[in-house]
Amino acid sequence: MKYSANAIILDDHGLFADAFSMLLERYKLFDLVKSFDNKEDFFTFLSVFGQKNIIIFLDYYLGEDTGLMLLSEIGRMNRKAKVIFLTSALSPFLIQTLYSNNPDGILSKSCSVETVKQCIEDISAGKTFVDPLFKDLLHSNQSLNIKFTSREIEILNHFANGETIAQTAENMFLSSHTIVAHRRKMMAKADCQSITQLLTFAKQHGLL
Amino acid sequence: MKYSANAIILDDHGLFADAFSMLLERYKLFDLVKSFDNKEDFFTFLSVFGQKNIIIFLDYYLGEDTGLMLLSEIGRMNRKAKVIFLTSALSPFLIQTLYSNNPDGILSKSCSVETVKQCIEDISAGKTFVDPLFKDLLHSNQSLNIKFTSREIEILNHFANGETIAQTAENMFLSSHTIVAHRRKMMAKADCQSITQLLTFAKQHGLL
DNA sequence: TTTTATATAGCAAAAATTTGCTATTCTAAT
DNA sequence: ATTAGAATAGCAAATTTTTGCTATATAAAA
Repeated sequence: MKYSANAIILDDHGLFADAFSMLLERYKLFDLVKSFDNKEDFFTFLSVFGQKNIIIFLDYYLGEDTGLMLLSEIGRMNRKAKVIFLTSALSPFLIQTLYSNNPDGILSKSCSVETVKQCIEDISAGKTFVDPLFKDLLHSNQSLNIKFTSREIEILNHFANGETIAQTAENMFLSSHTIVAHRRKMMAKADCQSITQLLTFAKQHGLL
Repeated sequence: MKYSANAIILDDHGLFADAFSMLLERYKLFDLVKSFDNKEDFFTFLSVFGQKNIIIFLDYYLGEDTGLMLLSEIGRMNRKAKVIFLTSALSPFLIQTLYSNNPDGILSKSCSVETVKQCIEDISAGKTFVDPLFKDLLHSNQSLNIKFTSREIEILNHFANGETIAQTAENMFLSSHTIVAHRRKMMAKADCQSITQLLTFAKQHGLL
């Protein structure tokens, strides 16, 4: 089935962009398929292309930028453009964040070709699409209950830079007991038994 | 031009694996192209396939594992297998580490189709191939004069998953002394005073 | 206004890490 | 054949982290 729309892919991994565009072409899902590995060329094309029907496959991690940062500018350029986020991360925090910004679709890079087809079909019909892989994450009760305070995040960053408790205390002009207290609070919230686990947790949830 | 060899792709992003295998097929570069998104299926296939000519496209980031960690096992299974690392990171240290573990090729995921072809051609002729994008990095003065072994990387991954020394020792069926030794070796190489620093170092240099 | 959450600080014991040593086995390279 | 590097393992001491407690001041929220 072919949809009377055009597809644009933006992914900083040129090889993925090329390969994925080949896949879309192979299944004849669009009138036109264009791929870009940098936002400059992407936006140039978008501005020239005008107000046509477009489905944009937008990678989340784009080196310097994130796909999320480009969403509003895309909207300004083409009111009718549909945007599908592509990401490989399975973090509830990230998915929740993406979801709350109301894209037309969210696809995992680990998804099957069938899922891609379903996604395109749904979006062409005016619906939104969330990869089944992500649906569980969105409705998981674990995803929302935790939040860190700004002070905690600040201290977390010192640890991420390799500082010990004593060093962080010195650098922040605080007692090491205070650092220990904050650290233990975060570890309790995130259910971690070590600073190593906490840092991994933070990285996985996009906090670092 | 078709090479009398078979290609296997291992990438935890199934979509990339599928798309890339389609690209290889499209250009008729191999007799057979197989793609996998998990190491279990990959190794099962490899063991059944026997001692034939194989070129393996191996993603570095594989979720739980890294491609580097699988290198020795691949060698045990098929002496004749050629391995090409695929990575998107531009970290000199990562490339240096990959290079020092003697793969047959290193390709950037941002490379062009032409580069892929050139790589396959060189490797089929018994040469090794390094993506031009990476050659500069290897000879750049900013590249560190250190490298991690595949065993070290494996152990590093356990720490990144939040395991303690004792837990890693148990999971790897090793003495905790051995883990401590590897850990200390990495910390010495990377000039780190704690596992936190080491993990940060590893992340900054694209190893994790 | 009372409660709740946050930031701060402390003590002491238990657990884990880090460091300074040595040493054996195996493999790859010269 | 020898050397060099890598993986393995050990001990002991010094240091750091983690945990189980308590406690106060302040700010925000109900």
